Amino acid sequence: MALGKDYATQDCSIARALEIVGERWTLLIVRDALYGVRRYNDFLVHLGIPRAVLAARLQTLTTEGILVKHRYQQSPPRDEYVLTERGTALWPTLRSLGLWGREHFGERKLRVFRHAGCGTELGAYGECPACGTVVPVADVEMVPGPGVDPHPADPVGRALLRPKRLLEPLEVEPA
Amino acid sequence: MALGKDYATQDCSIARALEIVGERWTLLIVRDALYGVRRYNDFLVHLGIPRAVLAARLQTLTTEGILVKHRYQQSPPRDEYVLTERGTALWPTLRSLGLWGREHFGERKLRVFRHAGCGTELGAYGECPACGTVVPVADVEMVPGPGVDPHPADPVGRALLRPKRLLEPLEVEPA
DNA sequence: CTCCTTGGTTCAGTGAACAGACTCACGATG
DNA sequence: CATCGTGAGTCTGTTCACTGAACCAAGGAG
Repeated sequence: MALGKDYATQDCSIARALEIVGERWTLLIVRDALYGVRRYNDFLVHLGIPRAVLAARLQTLTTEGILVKHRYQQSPPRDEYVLTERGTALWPTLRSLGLWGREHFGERKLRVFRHAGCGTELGAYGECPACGTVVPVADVEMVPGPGVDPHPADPVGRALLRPKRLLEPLEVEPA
Repeated sequence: MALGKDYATQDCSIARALEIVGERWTLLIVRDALYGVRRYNDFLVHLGIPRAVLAARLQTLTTEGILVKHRYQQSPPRDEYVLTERGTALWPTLRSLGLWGREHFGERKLRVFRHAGCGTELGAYGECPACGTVVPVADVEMVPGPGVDPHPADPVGRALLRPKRLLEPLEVEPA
């Protein structure tokens, strides 16, 4: 959000958190990272974010320890941005935010999250109603819901139509 | 966040939610409302937010059905802003965001949330570990934690030092 | 050598946030 | 009656961040 300066006076964990992930686009980048997006260009086309802002956000998220930059190819040098444990810890927040958005403002169910292996749809707090346990992020399977656009314009959106686990790297076919 | 325009292309409940509560200050206003703050001036002194921004946010939150403006006194006319059910439904999100902030960036525990009557501290998902149920927002008791500033500069901060239930109107002593 | 891809940086324009002064309605005070 | 104080805003000039478009660099591909 613009600047975090003023929140510093707040003496509150929520304000502290918002200083870091409260800026525009930041939580959407974390969401995409949870969905398996890792590369600069994939964030770019999927979010439609200005390049300068994306570069700034990736920089901030990296210095805050939410993403790590990892070179996955030497020549030409290519880096990918991967969530740390601190980053994946935002899953419950994003989950409840998304649930709130759909319940109160969205008509259609766009994505369904299930307990991989068990197949049961997750409850409101990310728990598996069948197993009675909180499902680790890596064991959450994401499948498209009935309301999703079946033909997204961007290749990242198309890649996300295939069922996959959270955090698992996304395979984007070249245009 | 600046404008919600661009998020509209996102086809995602999280983006939808952020269009509404993702702007700077908005979630802090909702947090204060959960804590029992209801009046324009109390939001103002507690948040240190520019007056024009506060007026704009209250307006937005009201038209989005998250707050309702309620006249509690005819002469002089005085209104208060009270959370709707849609607003209180943001509690799990704020709870997990605050937990994330404290675990990863805050050293001290500033506020403790307990199941009123039972006295047990809430778990990560707002449930009562003793009773095994999710605690309704109105049954959450907030008490100051060990790390809180014992002498806040503003009267609202001082009023929040007294244990109270969420949503219960805050009694601010006049300066 | 020239073009293309990836991952950026730079730049000017615009809109939002900021601090502080001003307004307005009403009640209380002298 | 004139003045002061308070709650709830609006107005104004400045600063700052977001935006879109252009530019840059390193390493293949043809």
